[in-house]
Amino acid sequence: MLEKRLHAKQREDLILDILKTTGFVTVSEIAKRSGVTEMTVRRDLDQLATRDRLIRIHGGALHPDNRDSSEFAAIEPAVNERANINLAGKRAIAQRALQHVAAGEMIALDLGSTMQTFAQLLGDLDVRVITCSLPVASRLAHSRTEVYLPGGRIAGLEPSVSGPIAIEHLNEYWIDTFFLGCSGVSAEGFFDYSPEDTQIKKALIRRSKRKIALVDASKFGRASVAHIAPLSGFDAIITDANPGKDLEAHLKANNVALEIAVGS
Amino acid sequence: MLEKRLHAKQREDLILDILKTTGFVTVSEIAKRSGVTEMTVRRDLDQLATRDRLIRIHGGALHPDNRDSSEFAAIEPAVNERANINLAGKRAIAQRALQHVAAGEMIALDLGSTMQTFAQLLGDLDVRVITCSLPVASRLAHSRTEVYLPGGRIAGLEPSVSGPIAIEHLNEYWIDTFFLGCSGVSAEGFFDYSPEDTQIKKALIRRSKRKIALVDASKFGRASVAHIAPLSGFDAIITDANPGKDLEAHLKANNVALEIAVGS
DNA sequence: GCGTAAATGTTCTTATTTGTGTGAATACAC
DNA sequence: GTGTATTCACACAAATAAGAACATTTACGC
Repeated sequence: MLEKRLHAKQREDLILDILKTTGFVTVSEIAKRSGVTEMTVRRDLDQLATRDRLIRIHGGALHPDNRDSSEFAAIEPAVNERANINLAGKRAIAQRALQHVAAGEMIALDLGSTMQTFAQLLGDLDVRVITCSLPVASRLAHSRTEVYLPGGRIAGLEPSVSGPIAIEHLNEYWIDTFFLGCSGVSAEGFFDYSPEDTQIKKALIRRSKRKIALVDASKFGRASVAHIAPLSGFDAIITDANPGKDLEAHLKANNVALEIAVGS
Repeated sequence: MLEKRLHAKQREDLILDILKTTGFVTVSEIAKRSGVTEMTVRRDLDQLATRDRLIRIHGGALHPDNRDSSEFAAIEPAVNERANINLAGKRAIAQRALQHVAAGEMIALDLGSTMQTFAQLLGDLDVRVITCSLPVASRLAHSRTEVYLPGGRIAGLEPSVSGPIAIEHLNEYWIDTFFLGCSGVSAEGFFDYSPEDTQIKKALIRRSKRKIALVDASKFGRASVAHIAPLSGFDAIITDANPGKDLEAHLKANNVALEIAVGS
C-alpha cells in the first residue's frame, strides 16, 4: 500500500490520530496504512496499551474514553466534542463508502466530521480527491492521494473554500463520485444549515457523475434551513441505522439505493 | 537528490526545518537530501540532541515537543504547535511586520511557522489575506480578516497549495504587500529548500507591489538548495538579530531596509 | 604551495526492530 | 453446545540502524 514503511513513532501517531477521530482502529488497517506486518502493529498496540493510550481489544483498539461509558459519563459528560458524537456510526459509514471508490478515480469530499473520518480511511488509495474543506485536505496532504482545492474565500465553521470564485474553479474538474454530507434528510431531499455551503454542494453535484450521501441516522426526517438537492439524482445513501418506512419508500421511489453500514 | 554536499550548518537548518513542519525526520532522508553519509547525519542528530533541539529515536529524530506525550496526553490532548523553536524571535518579527499592514490592504502570507505566528497576530485587522498555506488560512478563518486561497494541488511538508493551477489563479489577485518566508539569505538573495515552493513565491513576488522578508537570524548566510529571488526588489527584511556587516552592506547596496525587531 | 585540525567516510560489530511460521486462543454463526 | 474463520502470541530469522575505531578528505591557516 505504501511504498515507504512508517517508523515506530509515526505509526504511534497514526494510531492515536485515527483513534481520536474515529474512536476505533483495526490491526489490519494500521498494518496496511503503515506498511508493516500485523505482528508489528500488535506490538505497537500492546505498547500503547501499557501506557493507557488505548484499550486493546480483539482485532484492534479503542479510544480510552470508550472505556466504559456508564461509569464516566456521569462524572465527565462533555468530554466528547461534537465531532466525536456517534464515532462508531460515522466510521462504519465511511468504511462502507470506501467500497464506492475505485483506483484512479477523481472523487469529491464534502465538509464535516464524517468526511474527515472518510478522508482518514481513504488514506493511501490511488485516487485523486477534490475538497473544499481545509481539515479534509490537510489530513490527506501527506498521503498517497493527490489532493486538490478550489481557490476562493475561506469561511464557515469548519474552515473551507466557498463563494463564487470557488464555484467557478470547480467547473475545471470532472468528478467521478461526490460524497455529500448534510444536516438533514427528508422526503424533500437533503438539507444543510448554511446557505453559503449549499452553493458549493450544488456545484459539486453538477460536476459529478455519481452522487452518494453519507448521513448518520440522527439526521433522518430533519428538514433544516437550506435545501441542497432533491433525493432524485442521488445514487445512494449510506447510513448507520434504518431510516424508517416512510423515508425508505421515498428513496425507493426516487431510485436511491439505501446502504446501512454496520460497525466492524 | 543533491549534487553538492551541504555543510554542517546547512544540514542543521534542514533538519530543524523539516522537524518544525513534520515533527519527524529520518536519518536516511537527511543523508539523501544533504548528500552526506548516514554516519554524519547521526553525528548531527546526536549533536542537536545534546542541545535539546530534538529527540533522538531509532532511525531518526522527533521534534522536542513530541517528547513522550504519555503523561500529558490525557490532560493536553491536542498539541499541534510544533513550531516553538525561537518562538520569541518569531513573535518579535511578526509583531514588527504588523506595522507594515494598513487597513483595507490585500496582503499575501507565505508558508512557515513565522507566517503562522504572523497570521495569529494579524487576527482582527481589517485586511484581506491571500495565502497558499492551509495552516495559515485555518488560523485566520474565524477572524475578522477575509482569507483567500488559490486553487490547486495540495503538497509539501506544510500542507499548501502549489503547482501550475495555483500560479495561474494567483494572477487574479492584486497584492499590496507580500511577506516572504525562506530558509536562507545571502548576498545572492533568498533561498528555500523546496524548488516547488519557490515557483509560488516567485509568482507572489510578481503580483505584489511591496515585498518584505521575515527572516530569523539563524538563516543569514545560508544559501540552500533553491534560489527564490535576489535581494534587489525587496523593500525590507525584518529579523531578530544583526545579520553581520557583510550582508548588511549588500542590503544597503540593494536598497533593502533592515529592521531588527526586539522582543517585547 | 604545505601542514594541521576538523569534518566526513569506511568497515566491522553489536543492538534494535521487524517479519515469518507455528499452534493456541478468541469471536461468531448456527 | 460444535465448527469455522480470525486473531493472537511465541520463538526464531531477517532486516535495519547504531556505534566504535580507524582511514580519508576537506577547509583554512600560514
